[in-house]
Amino acid sequence: MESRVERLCIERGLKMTGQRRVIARVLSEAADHPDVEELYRRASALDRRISIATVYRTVRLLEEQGILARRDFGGGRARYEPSEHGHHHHLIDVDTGRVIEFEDAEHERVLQAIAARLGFELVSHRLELFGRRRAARPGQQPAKRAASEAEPVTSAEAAR
Amino acid sequence: MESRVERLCIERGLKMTGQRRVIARVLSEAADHPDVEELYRRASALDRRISIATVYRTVRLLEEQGILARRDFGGGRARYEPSEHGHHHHLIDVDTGRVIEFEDAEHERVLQAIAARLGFELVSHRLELFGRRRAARPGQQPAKRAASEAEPVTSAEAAR
DNA sequence: TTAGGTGCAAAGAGTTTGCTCGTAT
DNA sequence: ATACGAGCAAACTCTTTGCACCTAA
Repeated sequence: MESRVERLCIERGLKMTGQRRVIARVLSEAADHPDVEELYRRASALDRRISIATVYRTVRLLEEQGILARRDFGGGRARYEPSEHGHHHHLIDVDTGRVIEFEDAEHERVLQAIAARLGFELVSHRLELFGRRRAARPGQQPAKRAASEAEPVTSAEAAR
Repeated sequence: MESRVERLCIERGLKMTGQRRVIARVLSEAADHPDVEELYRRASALDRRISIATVYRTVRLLEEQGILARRDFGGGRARYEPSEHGHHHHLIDVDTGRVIEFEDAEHERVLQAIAARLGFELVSHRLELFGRRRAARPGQQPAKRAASEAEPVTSAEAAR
């Protein structure tokens, strides 16, 4: 079966190698925002003969083709998500590193207005919120870092 | 003469070496958002015996002290600006690379609301607009200053 | 005097690339 | 058959660090 991303590659006439197919599948199945190393890990699990250089080359290619969107949540590494995923922004939980997506029409309107006020036409924008889960009632512990596939963004910063 | 940033360093009890004084001065006089290499260039022009390692160490120190704010406008390099500069965001002119600063109270409010809606307390956020200067066509009134009491705190910067 | 800063070069982390071999079309 | 992709390691860019020496307080 053909993954969503693979289909897009074929539509654009890209040569589909075994490696590319695997990476396309990993991307199609990703519900998060993996970085290259994570993609490499997942792809390797499916097919050992994939090098990280190929992952780098593939994400770059897919980004150029508009199939993938590169994100930068700080921490120095680029992270990716399929771009037909729709317009949205990210809220990063500063305690767990988990990323929550959202969109907000009013916010978009405000940005348009701001750009206009400054004499510009808005081409694109980037918005990231960093937040902490609101401490609900006492007795409730701040969410543990779910064993889900939330990404370990935090562990990256050894800080100092 | 004591530069603004130097004064802040002294207030925090930092040892003021010659190099640090020069870097503090360069930062105080910067009206833009220089990266480390640019800071190094400017500092070297004032005093040749400064190494880029010292610039890196100094900006990190000042950032930890809350004196400097690190920005990431993409492109892989960190850029800096004094942090008592006030809360504001950046609009990057996609044609020239110039950075314009602005702030907007309504926008802040909207962000608070979004975070709250998702069950989070807003810790910080990052917003960058990418825009293109509007061809000012005579006769056409660019949308009246929508919600614009917060006067455009514009201040340009040299393109890269 | 001495805790801490500096220069230099080497090390790291993330990403790209030259070269040779392999394979989808 | 051949144009393009893959693997590997070296190269690159930005940033940090180990070490011997220096200096502000």
